[in-house]
Amino acid sequence: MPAPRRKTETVEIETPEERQPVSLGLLDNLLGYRLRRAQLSVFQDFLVTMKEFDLRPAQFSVLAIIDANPGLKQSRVSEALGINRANFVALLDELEQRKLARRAPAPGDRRSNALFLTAKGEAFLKDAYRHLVAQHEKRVETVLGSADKQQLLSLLDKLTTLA
Amino acid sequence: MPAPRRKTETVEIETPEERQPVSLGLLDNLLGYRLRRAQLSVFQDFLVTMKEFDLRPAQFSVLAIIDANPGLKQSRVSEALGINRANFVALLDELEQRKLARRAPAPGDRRSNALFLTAKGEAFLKDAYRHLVAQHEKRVETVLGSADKQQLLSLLDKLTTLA
DNA sequence: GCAGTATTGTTGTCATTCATAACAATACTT
DNA sequence: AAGTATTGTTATGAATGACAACAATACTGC
Repeated sequence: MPAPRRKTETVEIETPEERQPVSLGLLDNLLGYRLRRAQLSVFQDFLVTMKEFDLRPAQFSVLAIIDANPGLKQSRVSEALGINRANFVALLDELEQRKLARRAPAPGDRRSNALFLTAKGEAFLKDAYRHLVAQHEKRVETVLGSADKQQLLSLLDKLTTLA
Repeated sequence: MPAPRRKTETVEIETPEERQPVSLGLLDNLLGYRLRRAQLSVFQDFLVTMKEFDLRPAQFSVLAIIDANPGLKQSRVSEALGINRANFVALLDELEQRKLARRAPAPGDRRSNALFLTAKGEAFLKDAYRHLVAQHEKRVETVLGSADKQQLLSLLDKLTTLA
């Protein structure tokens, strides 16, 4: 009698196609691949957490930059985030329509817009961030531990200097 | 006399708009943001390195998975990479047109394709990987150090279990 | 063996993201 | 004043990703 594969006596029917784990092969040692998978997981969790705020990562980042640098010119904000200025327009349009941010004339340069959060935008960002920390970052720290998170952040920064 | 900012006596004209560093604000503590920036940098470097091979990250990953799991069914390959099967078709079509991979009838299931690399595909992948390690991964290890890279890989794996 | 259901590869379609070119208004340089 | 650069914007196209539908095939329960 062959040794049963499970604890119980009843024979569980194995899926006919042995679902053997797929080997990653060369990918296993490629940092970029592992980095991408991790990033997708984190963004996915971010999305779920921010669903009730209807806020995507890029939108959050714009609000955060404006909040930390009020009056910064539109081109500087997009540049800081690595978003090209053409694509930044629609992004900002939506935030303005939602009354979270506003374009103001930039003092001394009539080409430029100085960006600010509205009062609503500031409150909204604060709420979103609180919720993010309470849920999303909390989950991150659950799997990582807080010392590891700091370690990870520092390693990631070194990579960002690559390109 | 104010202390000169540069070594030379000649006063370099500062850009009139003080290019003060932009504060990241709330983003500074958000893992997802830092992760994304790092991932973009690494992918950018990957792209440059693989330009002469005309190979994008997704294409490389498909070749690597097939190489490590020859005969694996098409749906398993796309599933392993998190690419939905509809979008996987065109991706594989191109690799097949370039004679790097091929679809074969799967034994015992006339619906499925079993995927293999061609001899050309195997040689191509080996070359691409060699080049990648010599240039791309070398640069990565230059900024990271090899112990840090292993540490980073392990931290990233923990994150991937998030979603 | 048969009826209903699930899976596989594929096509088509749509939304999102990203890069590029062009343009008008304005600023800067000389 | 003339030429050049920058800013915000529009338009456009490539690449990516998600979804529904379909035909062929496989599986399940009876």
